[in-house]
Amino acid sequence: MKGLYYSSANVSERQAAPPSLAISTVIFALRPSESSGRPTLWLPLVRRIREPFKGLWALPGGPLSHSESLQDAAARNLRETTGLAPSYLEQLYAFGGLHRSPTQRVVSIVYWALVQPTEAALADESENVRWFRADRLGGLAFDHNAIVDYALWRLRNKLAYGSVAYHLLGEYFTLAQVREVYEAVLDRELDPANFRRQLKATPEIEETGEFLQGGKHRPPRLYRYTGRPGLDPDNRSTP
Amino acid sequence: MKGLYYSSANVSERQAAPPSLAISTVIFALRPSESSGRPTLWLPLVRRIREPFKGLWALPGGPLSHSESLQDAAARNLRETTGLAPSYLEQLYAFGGLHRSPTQRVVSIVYWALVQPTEAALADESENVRWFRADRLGGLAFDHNAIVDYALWRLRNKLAYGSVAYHLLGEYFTLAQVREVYEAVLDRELDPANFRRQLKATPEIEETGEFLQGGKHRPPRLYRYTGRPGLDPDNRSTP
DNA sequence: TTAGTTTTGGTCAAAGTGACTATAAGTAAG
DNA sequence: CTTACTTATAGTCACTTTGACCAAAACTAA
Repeated sequence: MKGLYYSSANVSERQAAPPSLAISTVIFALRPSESSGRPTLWLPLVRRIREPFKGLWALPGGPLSHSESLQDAAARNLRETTGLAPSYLEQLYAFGGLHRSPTQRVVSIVYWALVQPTEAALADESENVRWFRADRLGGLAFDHNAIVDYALWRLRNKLAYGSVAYHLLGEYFTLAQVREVYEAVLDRELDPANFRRQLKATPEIEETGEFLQGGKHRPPRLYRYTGRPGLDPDNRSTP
Repeated sequence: MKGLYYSSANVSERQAAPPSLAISTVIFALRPSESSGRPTLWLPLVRRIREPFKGLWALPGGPLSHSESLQDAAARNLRETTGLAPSYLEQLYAFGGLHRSPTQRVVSIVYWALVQPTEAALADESENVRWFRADRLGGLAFDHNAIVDYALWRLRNKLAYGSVAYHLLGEYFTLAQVREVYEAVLDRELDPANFRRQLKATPEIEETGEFLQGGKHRPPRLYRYTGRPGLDPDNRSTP
């Protein structure tokens, strides 16, 4: 793992140097809670190995390389820290407050990503990379707590719009699994019958002939999501 | 008007130099159409006075000064090009494609703003600053056409959410004026009675005792908007 | 066979929406 | 002064959506 933020060689040399530019990524995945066993939101953090905030946990990130787009840099963050490929990746916000870092002026363009649980299960973890429950983070480095809060807010909003929950699941899923995603993200219980009625009314959810076997009760039908991701400027040309 | 984009002294000297960082702003205001007289969306552009794209029109923008936040820089853009203060200012997106500028790698953090018509009427205009109808822009410099398109898309979306139309109007307004804003932005006609019913159901719109005098017909009641702006990361701490 | 659990389909009332009609209140023309 | 015209405002009605709830279907485990 390389240094998190680009540090220009000699800050004192050029007072009027432009703010340095970094890319960070908030990566969400679903994992079963240790206590209840129900799916909950987790995200990977990396430990700071240098000042400032040495030893604290922070979002994966790094400088923007000269030859990669913003989204490519975010995908590289993801791959380098967790070894995973995202099923969803979207720009979150550019954070540019004056005092985000005590040592230098840093503008961070932050992305947020969703990864599917099959992948998330075999994600890299090490001394300096660890997954945390999204609702039980400690105090993070920089303004990263506020960034995660905003990413959670955005996730909740996008969920209501309706195109994003499926990227936290595998290719095939039951309607009850989708409901569990909603319940985990929104943190409230939903009526199974009503929730199912709404999903069945959305044309992007396609009924398959398969059923999930091996459960303890009536085998639920498996569905598939056929909608395409959003309409970001970055994703607009992909039809 | 200073140069639009920060140009590092010697690009060839440092191939690995970080991409330069610029702030641009899409500024919307309502002006009566010359033809129909009904309000339409306009925005100010500045003429490029140097290469690349010399002579073409572009969004107001400039480098990010070391001592100002992103939002401050956007507000300064606005003040310097039009002399106006925004009634609404929000981050739009960070554009970082590799080939946005033919001469150097530029990452632009773009804001969008709304100004009230009373102010917009006395906006500065000059040889190098001119207002254009948002639906009749020519070919702009860089990727600025795509940026304006995305800003329009965002404006239309925020309109539906319901907190943003009033920032295009003065402090007092009639419900028909709000409807005209919606019709101008969404580009379709709305039923006056139904539209009025919905507005009267939103608690942020407060009925005043005043009426708009001087019209040709029955004087409409004036209303006032009492809601607070959004929940951007930048605006979150302001209660 | 029976109890227990989840899936799945349905009802019902309340709330919201779109199309439309009607009245109120002003100006402008004769 | 009266009438035509225009906009503001209120209300109706059918249709859809939503939340709360009930019940049958289909499987496992005892």
